[in-house]
Parts: sequence; structure tokens; C-alpha cells
Amino acid sequence: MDEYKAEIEAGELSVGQARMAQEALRSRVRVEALEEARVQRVTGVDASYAGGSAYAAVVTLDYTTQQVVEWASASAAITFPYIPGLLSFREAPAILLALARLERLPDVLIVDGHGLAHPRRFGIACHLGVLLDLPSIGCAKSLLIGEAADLEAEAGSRAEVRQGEELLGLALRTRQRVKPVYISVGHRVDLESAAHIVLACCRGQRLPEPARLAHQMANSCARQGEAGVMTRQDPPQ
DNA sequence: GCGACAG
DNA sequence: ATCTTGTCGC
Repeated sequence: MDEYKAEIEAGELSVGQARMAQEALRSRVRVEALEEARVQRVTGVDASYAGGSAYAAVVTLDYTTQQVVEWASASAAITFPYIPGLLSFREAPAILLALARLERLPDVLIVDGHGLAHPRRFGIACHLGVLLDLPSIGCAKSLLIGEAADLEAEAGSRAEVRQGEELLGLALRTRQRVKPVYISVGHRVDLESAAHIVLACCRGQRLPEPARLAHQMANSCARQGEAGVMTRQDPPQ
């Protein structure tokens, strides 16, 4: 049942096909508790752009010690425009390459972007989680859809993100007096598990450490042309 | 038609 | 996301 997977990895879908792929794949998302005892490794996922290419970085931390275990990066030529709601078709090709370079896949991904808090309930966190059948959490810095009530100033305070009657995610204050992050289910987690894991990874900073490090690494890779790390899809000139 | 709109 | 340095504050 891996229709679309090859095309997604190769960045070959049209805008219309991309929306259809989301509609087709959304039913595969599973919402279930992720036992903390089963989480030993957490990987932060992010991408940056430069010179017509997307640079993805993935950083795996030990969940208990929050120490970096391994990391990887990859680049891919950009083949898809940025369209709100279709972010994954722009970033997933490079991200999937980077994840494939890890020695071990983690127990859960923390993705820079939304999961179910998406127009078709299939944001990039769902997309990556379903394609890899790996637990994943969406952790975005702003809302794509839905609304959240104001939250208290203390770290750990939360407010539901909802669209009408539908609960889509949580606005989560990960640090005192900073803007909240928006958590949503990607795949094989539930909202409570997701919020708990994210909070456990925020060592006094707004973004969970794996995501923060992935963001830094993606930026430096983009600036340095990935520092000599090359990809079949994006060969050196 | 108008405004909103992850990264 | 990106174009871009220093700077104010905890």
C-alpha cells in the first residue's frame, strides 16, 4: 500500500496530486498513547533552504539524558512550491533522505510543523509518521488552522486548539512568558503523550531540544552547502 | 469576492 | 523559510 511513497520521495507530484495523496493517506493516521517507557530515542526534524535546494537535518537525542546520540543531513532540489497545507511535499524528500542516513530510527519524531492541525488532517508530521510508520509529533511555531484561547504565563500551561467542535491540538507554553508552540498528533501518539514528551524535551527553552538542534543544523547545512555532504538527487557542481 | 495561510 | 547586526532583557 505504498502508493505515492515513491513519488513523494522523488518530489514528483503535482499540486493536485499532492492534495489527493493527503486525502488518501489521512486514514492511515493512528492516534494512540505512546508509553513514555518505550521512548528511548527522540529525533528532531527540520529543513532549511538555500540556492534552490532544501536542506534537512535530523538529530537524535537520548530521551532520558537529552544527549545527542547521532545526527544526519541531506539535501534535495526543491520541486514543489510553498503552499500552506502542502509543506510536506516541499520538505519531505530531503527529510526522508536524512532519516535514511541514521544508523537507527528513533522511537518518535518531533517535526517542525503540524500534524492533525491541518486543513485535511494530514500535516507534515502525519506525512512522515505514516510513510515511515513511526510515532511522530507535530510541533509548530504558529497556527495553520484552528484557534486557541489565551493561556497562562507559566511554563506548562496549555489551551486547546480547536476548529469548531473538533480538537486539533494544543497550544503549549514550554517556557515562562514566551510564545507557545502548537502541538498536534502526527502518528501513533495521542495529544497527552505528545505534550508530555515535548515538555520533557524543553530544557528551559521554547523549542524541544531535538527540534532546536535540528533547526540549527539545517540552517548551517544550508549556509555551508551542507558542508560537503552530498546527495544523489543534488550532486555537487 | 475577501482574508488567512506550518515553513 | 529568506533578505540581515546589533541589541535589550532575563
